[in-house]
Amino acid sequence: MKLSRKVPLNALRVFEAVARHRGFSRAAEELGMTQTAVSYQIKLLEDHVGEQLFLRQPRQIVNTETAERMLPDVTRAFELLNDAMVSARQASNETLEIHSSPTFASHWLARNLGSFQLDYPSIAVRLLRVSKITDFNRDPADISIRWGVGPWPDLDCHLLGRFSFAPMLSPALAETIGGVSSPEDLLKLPIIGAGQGSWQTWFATVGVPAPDLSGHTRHNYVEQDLCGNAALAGQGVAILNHIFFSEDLASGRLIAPFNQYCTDDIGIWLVHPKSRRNTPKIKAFREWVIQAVASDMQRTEPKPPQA
Amino acid sequence: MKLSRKVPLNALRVFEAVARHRGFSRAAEELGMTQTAVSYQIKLLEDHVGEQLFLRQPRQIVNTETAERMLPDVTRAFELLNDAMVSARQASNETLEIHSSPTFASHWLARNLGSFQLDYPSIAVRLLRVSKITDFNRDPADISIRWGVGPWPDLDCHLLGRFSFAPMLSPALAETIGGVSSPEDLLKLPIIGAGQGSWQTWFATVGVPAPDLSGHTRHNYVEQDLCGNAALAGQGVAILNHIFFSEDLASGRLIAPFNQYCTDDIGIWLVHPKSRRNTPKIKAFREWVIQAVASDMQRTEPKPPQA
DNA sequence: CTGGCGCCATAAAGAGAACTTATGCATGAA
DNA sequence: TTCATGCATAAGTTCTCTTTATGGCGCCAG
Repeated sequence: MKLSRKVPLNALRVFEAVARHRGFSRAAEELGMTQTAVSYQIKLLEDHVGEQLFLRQPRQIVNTETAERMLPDVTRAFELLNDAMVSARQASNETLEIHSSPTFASHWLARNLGSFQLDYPSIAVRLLRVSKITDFNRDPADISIRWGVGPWPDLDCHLLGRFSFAPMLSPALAETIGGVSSPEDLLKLPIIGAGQGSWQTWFATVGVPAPDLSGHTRHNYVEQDLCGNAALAGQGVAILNHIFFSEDLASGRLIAPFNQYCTDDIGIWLVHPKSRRNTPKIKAFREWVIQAVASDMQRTEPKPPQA
Repeated sequence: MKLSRKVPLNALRVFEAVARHRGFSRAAEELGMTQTAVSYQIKLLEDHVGEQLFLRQPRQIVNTETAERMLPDVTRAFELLNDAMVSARQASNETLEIHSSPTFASHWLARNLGSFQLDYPSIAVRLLRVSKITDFNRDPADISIRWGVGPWPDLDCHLLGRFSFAPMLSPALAETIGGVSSPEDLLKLPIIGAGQGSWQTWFATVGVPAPDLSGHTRHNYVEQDLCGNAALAGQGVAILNHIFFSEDLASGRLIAPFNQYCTDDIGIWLVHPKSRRNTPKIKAFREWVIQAVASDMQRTEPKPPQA
């Protein structure tokens, strides 16, 4: 059954305009439709009500008693609906909820988000560190930032970058074994996040046969920022992205004993539901972050080693 | 405050039901549509708002903040619209505005309307005596009762009856000429409403050659009830419908010296706009009056003379 | 852990409401 | 009278909305 069979909403909207303008043609102009369509809708409503609503007099129409009685409520109702829509639409541009991988949140967004907020002062950002992959059907997120190899189906996916990584550790820890000069030296130290494929990738890149890291189970964090914290605390050597720890390297809190950086097929992606591609706040953030990460990479990313 | 014609009203109604039921399928059932249609409308609304309104979780949906913010206003708005429709529809059954020929109003409705109101106590009748023919485009009438020969185009027309008429006068006036025994005697008296065709019709019926009534311009009323009043006042002889003056005849205030009644092609009609044929109050009155007039005629109408 | 069930999404197709174009008619003004 | 204004009607078109059909996902019971 047609929804408008019960209460003809569109007809009521037309009615409201006609009653205000005292004329079909004028109402039609406001509503952006033809006079004919207005006539049709009014007749429809009159049939529903069972009562004439307007007396058609030359030059203008006159509201009947019934129309006058209905008008205040109808006007008020459409004001409410309008308000609800407007405020919702505004709210939708006001708060941006980002569910980000903890590492990216702590080591990149935390440092760079300020510039986005300066560019878009009207958008309030709510930033959540999430480890579980965001399901837009369950979480009220606008945007998710996640690690992964490739685009996910049914989502708009934008690759922010595949970042260089290399082993890093605290200078103090390096001293305990008299400094680190060869990749094999690392094996004398606790390996943080030993289960990560990047360790194998890195050793392969520097020409060391795949070492057995199965003994290094002590600090097997999944999240890179935890690995980073452990490394900073001198608990071992971790394989970290340069871009996320560039400040720690610059300040000397961490060192990367080998200038041998490499990448793999895991990248950081920005994803959001396809349908919301053009929502202003989403579009604004997407364009900003893609540009900002690219420019950060260009500035700080080390050259990958020659194969 | 102009309401953009892009506000998706039907979607908002669906939204309201979904938010209340916390489920598309349940809302669909209430609205009498399929779950698919609900899904479609919600997506439509979400696109307009630019914001997810419901989180789809297994077994139920959850309103987002945006939805919660919109809900009170939307609910209230639809209450108002509903109220406006209901009260208008009720009002339309509450008051019946009848624009009637003065004669019928005074000499028939005034006597018989009580029985209609007993039958339909919820309908308040507003009865207006109007001489000018009712134009439903200009007057807020529900029903018009008028004299005429035949159906009018574009209107629902119901013939109530073609009534017998004959000359009538007050007994006192008759005495002034020693009683009225032949049709020609009437010409000694002032003729009321001499311009009416019924006089010619009646004289023809009783076999009197069409008399020249052009001298009788004193009481040339158009409305029969005025003619009747003049006749009651003894100002002359009028040609009147039996049905409208049966009580005056019965009480002796008027006499019809000849039992020669006749009719012509002019009748009393009940008319109303075609589109409102089935409006309850109109239907009720129409059926009542047709029946009531018919039964009154059967009871009181004199037999027309043999030609 | 497997199959049934509840609930929502998507695709395709169809119905029918709503809109437009074209035209006519009535009224009041120039 | 003629023109301009404003609404009604008819016919044809557009496109929103709906339904039917199908599939996925998560929960629960056996």
